[in-house]
This record gives sequence, structure tokens and C-alpha cells, in this order.
Amino acid sequence: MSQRRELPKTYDPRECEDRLYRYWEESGFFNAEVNPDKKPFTIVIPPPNVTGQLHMGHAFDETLQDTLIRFKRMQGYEALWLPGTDHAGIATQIKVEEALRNEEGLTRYDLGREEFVRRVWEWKEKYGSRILSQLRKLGSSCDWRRLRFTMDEGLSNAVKEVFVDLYSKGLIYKGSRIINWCPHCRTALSDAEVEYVEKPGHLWHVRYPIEGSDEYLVIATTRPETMMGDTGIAVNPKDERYRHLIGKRAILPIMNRSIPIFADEYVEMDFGTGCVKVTPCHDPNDFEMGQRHNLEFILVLDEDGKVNENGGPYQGMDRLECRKAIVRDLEAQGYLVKTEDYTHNVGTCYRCHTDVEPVTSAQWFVKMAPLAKEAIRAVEDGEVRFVPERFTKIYTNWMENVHDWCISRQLWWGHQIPAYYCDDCGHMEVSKTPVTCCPKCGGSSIRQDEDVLDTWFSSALWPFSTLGWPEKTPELEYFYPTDVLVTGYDIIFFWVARMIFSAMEHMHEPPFKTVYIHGLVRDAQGRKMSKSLGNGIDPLEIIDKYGADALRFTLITGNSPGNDIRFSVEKVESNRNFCNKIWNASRFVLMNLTVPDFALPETLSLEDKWILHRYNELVREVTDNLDRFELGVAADKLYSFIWDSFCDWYIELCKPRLGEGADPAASEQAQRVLGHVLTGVMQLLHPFMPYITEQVWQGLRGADSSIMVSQWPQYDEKLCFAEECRDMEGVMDVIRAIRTRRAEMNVPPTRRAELIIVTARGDLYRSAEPVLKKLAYGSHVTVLAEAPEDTAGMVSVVAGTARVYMPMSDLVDTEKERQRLQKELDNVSGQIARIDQKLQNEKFVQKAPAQVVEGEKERRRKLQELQARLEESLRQL
RNA sequence: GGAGGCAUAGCUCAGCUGGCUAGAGCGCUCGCCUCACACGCGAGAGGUCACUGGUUCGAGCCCAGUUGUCUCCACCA
Repeated sequence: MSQRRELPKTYDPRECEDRLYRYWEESGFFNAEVNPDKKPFTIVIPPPNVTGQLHMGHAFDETLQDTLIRFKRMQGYEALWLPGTDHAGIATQIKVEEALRNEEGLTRYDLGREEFVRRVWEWKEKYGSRILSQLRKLGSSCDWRRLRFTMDEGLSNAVKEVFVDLYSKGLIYKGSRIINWCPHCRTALSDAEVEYVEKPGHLWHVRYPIEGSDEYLVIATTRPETMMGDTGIAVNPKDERYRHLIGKRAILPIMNRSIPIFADEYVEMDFGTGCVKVTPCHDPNDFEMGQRHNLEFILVLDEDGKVNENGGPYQGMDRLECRKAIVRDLEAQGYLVKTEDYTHNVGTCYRCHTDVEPVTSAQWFVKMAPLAKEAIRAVEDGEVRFVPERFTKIYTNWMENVHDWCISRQLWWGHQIPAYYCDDCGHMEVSKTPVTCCPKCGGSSIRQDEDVLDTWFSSALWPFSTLGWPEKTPELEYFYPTDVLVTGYDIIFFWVARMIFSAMEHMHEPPFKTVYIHGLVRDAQGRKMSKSLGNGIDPLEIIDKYGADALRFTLITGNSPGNDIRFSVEKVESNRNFCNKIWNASRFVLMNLTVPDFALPETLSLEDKWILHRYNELVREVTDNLDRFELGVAADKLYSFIWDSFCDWYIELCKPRLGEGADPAASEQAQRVLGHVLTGVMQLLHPFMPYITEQVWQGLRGADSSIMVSQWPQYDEKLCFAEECRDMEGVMDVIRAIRTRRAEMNVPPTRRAELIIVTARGDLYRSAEPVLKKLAYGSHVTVLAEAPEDTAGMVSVVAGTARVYMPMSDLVDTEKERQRLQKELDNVSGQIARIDQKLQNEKFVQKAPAQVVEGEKERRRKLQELQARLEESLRQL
């Protein structure tokens, strides 16, 4: 026992976190097995980038998941949190290329594909576990034995399986279409990977002479550099100004090429000049017009964003350089009519933020319309539910308007597309296994498609590929579909939507029942945390300084689903303080501990019943809140229960019964209730703050015990003491009122007051005497049914059903006292008047629930009692 | 152009299916090193719940509109 008294005054997370984590992991507490006797509960982690480092966004995401999984595990589910990492095609490739350039001055082309990919794997082996150990620091209770990687063998099989299947169904096709090209990453991107940014630009008005006439057209363009690819001019068919020109031809300036003028509904008459230059290879709308009107398709940019051989004099120029040159030439040759400032949206690459170039290119696509149908239905029918609900609309809206998904990437790091081309006959074969012999001509000169798949193609399969699909594994059978997916709103389109349609297509069942969407972590000023701003806060530094529990609690509280959170160190500090509060409360309990267990005693005091009642309610509420994904609300309730109810009141209320000289029976009784409530509340808090709760648990139950394998507390009807609870609140009101009076009168804390309590509930206050003495600084308590005859020189205070007299003649200022009482009386009278107004309203009495009406009446009775006492006090002054 | 979020105390935010005198943290004021904790204890000050109208016995919450602000989607060259 002596070592218990030596517990330090402040909680030191550094001392225990790693040790406890190791203990949990080694004990296998994170492991989940196929277990027909239990119900499964599954979460798959949103796989962080394999080369990434833990940032606040991860910390937030993982904390939510860990809280849910620990809760369900304690509730008795076979809870699997399946971890893994994503190969993150572009991001990782860029990183390795950077390192290669910086360290060796080489490009990936210098190494060649095979060697480069080998280097990336090397990099992955070296840095891929960094993020995993960082996840551990947070306390994440993943089943690490089941760690998966999007490019490991099983997942690669799943990718091939899906590709071949979709291809055979005609849902994957290769075609020449307009795609977004990032000249820096040198790859195609999907629509989702383009971020539009408003940028200042110009609207150049350019004169196009009409062939065989003196007339000319003026065209407004923001992108003169693609002019060399113009193959037509479009006007609106209803536009009177240009009707006579339809069917004629114009001369493309500088290139001196003849291009047709045609009519198309797409053209807005009132924008610019009402004429559009059509560049089918470099604009999605022009592409469509090009197809409708059978225009020529001329590509003028190469994969670096430089002008190609079709660009005449500008060949070899970078696109921006070319823009300047063309504007200069147009002006010099008299074609430029005017230049306007114009801000417009420019597409940029979500990885490197380079302006993307719409270009026509042969790529692989997933045909979305048929897949989207089921994906929308599953959500609309409630098979997948979004929390908060509003994201449902964002999802369906996107799904309903989604374009085909460009899945090929001109990268080297990723799943190489399982399509094979025969050099001899040109046949293409899509196959799960490598093709070495052409099935058509028997030729053996076979090349695999050079491109790799979009990273998100493999992540889309994550909920089932990680469980072994396409194999029919017992894990897949048992743990699928998963229960909750936790992720930020920023990747609903990238990932969530694609998982849903993939699962519907391949599993014929949704990938998860609930999608819990959270917001972004912002800095204290509300700005996005970013590398370029340098305002990111490293979660690992926070953990090191304040502990993982304080960080976790900060990320959970004061926040509701779907909303962004502002992170500030001050919040972490206050939660660190909360940890310390918990620590000291348990230190107090341990210091006074003599009983061997916390079985509840037969007899319970008023305050025991009060705290047990409140605790019991807390169990129910926290459980309900967690079931409804209201983690922030649950955490808030735990905070105030522990700090306010348990520490500030109950522990203080217990003190008269504990310590030296106390009655052993009463002490034992108090200890049992203290221990019972403390252990229970540690369990409720454990999903949020795993470390300190385990530490306290082991202090109370022994180091060979773990809170992780304890059972989630249950609501217990036997602990429902509503009436005693109300009585106790009454006593507390009295205590508060006395404290307030003392503070108002500047009574020094050392001065004990005599208390004369006048009340009809004499038994109640006599039984509460020790508590009143302790908390209300009474050195003696007298309970009377009627006011003492001589109250001169006494201050009185009214609270609930009691009036308290304190003989402190030297401190009383009668006039001030009168004012104070009058003010209180006015307040009470006002409240009664408001209630009367309600009760006199027939409609209220008629229509409001009986419970509410009865409540108002009850409140009125109490207020009236208070009023009477106040009036009496005033008379006695 | 379309959709959505947010607007509650000085600051940051909770407030579940409408129901007592709207809460917390931080900050602020006053008093306390009270034998678990000064990372603490006690007592306070501080709010026309953005605005207007409506529904209701009753609105911070529901409906319509207005203003401000942020975000997403679309992409009129």
C-alpha cells in the first residue's frame, strides 16, 4: 500500500503510454478472429499514404475510429479495425523522384522503369512503417497482424480481377477522349483530381478574316496558345449578327489556315463577341463540337505542356511562353483588337498544383452510368447511411452527374494495366495472368500496356480486398460488410463513392453500413493546416508534450460530425489538465483504499445514491450518444461528470467519512461507492482516453488486469434513486447558497459559521450534517422547523425548501441585506408570474404534454415556497 | 450558374426527436497554496441565440425570406 501513497502529483503520460501500448499489443487485445459466438464489428482504416507522415488530419480520423472500435470491443463485439497503407501512385512517385534528383541528380528515365520501381519499393520498405509506428503512438487499436498494402499480392489480384471483370462487361474501355493532363506529373488525371482555382487572366479579342471577303469576325479567347489547334468557329444559330457567315470559312491568323464557320446551340450569344474558336483537342466542349460537326482534331501540345510539331513557328515553346509570343505576334500583325482583364477558373493538379491541360488522349475509362445507378440506389434505400445526413445529397448529386472515370496514369508506380498488345497482329488481350502468346495470331511479340491504374482504383476495393476477396475467405464471410467508414468530406468523391459502386458491382452488397464524415482540422485562426503555410501542428510533438489522451480528447470534444475543427494548443492544455484531474481523483481514492473490491454496500448515504444515480444516467446517455455517433457530446458529458459531479462534489462529500478517525463502516461504504463509480467512469472514458483509463484501472484492479477486456457498463435499474437525487440537489443548493453569501460578505474561509437551518425536512438536513459542516463551513448545524425567535444580527439565505441563518452580526449590513433579499424576491416573483401566464393559457394546459404541465406546476410550488421564505426574511430584518 | 455549411458569452464551440432560468473550455473579476490536484478550489461578471416574417400552447432548434461568411459542384470561349 505504501507505494500507492507515493504516486506523483501530476500524471505523466510519457511514463506509461508506450509501455501500455506494448502490453496491449503483446496481449493480443487488438486482434479479432472469426468467431461465430460473437457479432462482428468492422472498420477498415482509410489507408494513409505509405510514405506519409502523421498529420493532424490523420490524428483526427484515427481517433474517431479508435474510439468507436474500442467502444464496440468493450460492448462485446468481435471488433476488427483493419489497418493498411496506400501506395499513393503520384504522391509516392513524386517523392522518390525528388529524392533521386536531390541525392543523385538523376531522373526516373535515367534509371529506367524496372530499376525505378525497384527503388520505390526500397523507399517503401524504408519509410512505409514510419506512419504505422506513428499510428501506434496515438493508441490506435488496430489488428496489426492483418496489415495490408494496396500493392501487396492479394490486393493486386483483386485489382486485376476487377479490371478484367469490368472490361469483359464493357464497363472498362479504352478510348481517345478529352482528359486532364498534368504536364508536371506527366500523367492523365481524373476529373476528381482537378482543383479549380480562380486566377486573373485576360480575354484577348482577335480578328479572324472571312475567306474571300473584307469582313472579319472577332473572337474572344483566354487561351490563344492553343490557336494552332483551331479547326472551326462556332456561332449561335439564332444570332442575327453572324447568320450570313454560317457555312463560310475564316482564315486562322498566323497559321493562315482556312477553317469553317458553323452554328451550334452551345455558343452563348451574350458572352464575349458571341463567336467561339473551336479547338477540339484542347477543350472538352470544343471536343464535343468537333465530333458533332466533324471537325479536324489537331493536337498542339506535348506531354510536357510544350508546343509540338503542329504548332508551326511556336514549336518547342512552353505553353505560357507560347501564349506571350502569340499575343505579341497577333498584335504585330494587326489581329489583336483589344485585351481585357478577366478572372477565370483554371484547373490545377491536386498533387502539384500545376495548371492542368485538357488534351485529347488515348486512355482507359470506367463507364460510370450503369455503376452509378446501383450506387445511388443503395444510398437512397438506406443501405448506406451518411452521418451527418446532409452528405447524402452531395454524394447522390455527384453520382448522378458523374462522367466516365479516367483510370490510366502515365506513371511507373502502381498497378500496371493488365492489357496486352500483340505487335504482330495488333490484337489486344485483357487478362489476369500475363499473356505471352497472342490468342489471335499466336505471335509471341507481346507488350503489356505501359500505364498504371489510378491509385483510387485499388482503394475503391479496400473494404473487401483487404478481407481476402476475390478468395472466399472466412474473414470476408464474417467481417464483411464493414460497419462504419470514417473519413473526411474532402474524399467523398475520390474514395467513398468509388467504394460504394465497386462493392455494389462486385459484392452485390454495400461496403459499409454507415459513413461517418468528419471535417478538416484547421489552425487556431481557422486556416487549413498546410505545408506551404507552415501552420501545421505535429501531432507527435503534441503527444510528446501533453500525451495522446489529451490530444485525442481535444480532437473529439467541441466538435460535431461533418464540421471542421479549430485546433489550438490551449485546448490541449485544458485536456491535459483534465487528465491530471482524473489522475488526482484516482490518487485520492487509492490513498484511502482499504477495501478489497468495489461491490456496492447494502446501505447507501444520500450522496452515495445521488452519485450512483447520476452515474447510472451517464452510462445510458454515453452509450446512446456513442451509438448515434455523437462522440463530442458523449465526451463532454464524461468531462463534466468526472470534474463537476465526481471530483468537485462527490469526493468532497465523501471526505467526512474517510481518513483518520472516521467510522470504519462508513469509510468502507464510501470507498466502495467511490471505487465503483471511478472504475465505471474509466470504462466509459476508455474509448476516448485509452492510456490514463488503463493506468487508473490497473491502479484499482491490479497490474495484471486490463480495462480493454472489461465489459462496457450497463444501465442498472437498481441504481435509480430519483427521489434521493432530488433531495441531494436540494442540499447542494443550500451549500451553494451559503458559499455565495459568504463570498458576497467576504467571510474568510477560516471562519466557521454556525448554521441554523429552518425546514420542514428536518431529517434530511440532520442526515446531511457532516456534509454541510464540511462544504458549507458550518462548525455546527441546528435544524429547526420554525425560524428562531431572535434573528437580529443573523444573515439568512434561502435555497429550495430551506432557509439558513448564519449568526454573523459583525458582518451584516442591514440595508445591503434588504436590497439583496428584495432583488432575489423580485426575481422569484417574476418567475412565478411567467409560469402563471403559461398555466392560465388554456391552450397550453390543453395541448402541452401532461408531463410538461405538471412540471410547471411543481416548479411553481417550489418558487412559492421560496417566495414565502424570502418575504419572511425581509420582515425579520 | 447550382448545392450546402456556418452565424449562440470577449475568443473557440456544444446544444440530441421543439419544453424549466440557453451550456462548456479558454479569457476576465473577486477570494483562497482547504490534509487528491495551483495542470487546483470557491464565488462571480458576461448572451435581444445574425435579421424579418410564419407555424406552434411553446422556437436557438421547424418553415419562408434577407444579410454576412465559408465550402463544394458546374466550367461562358
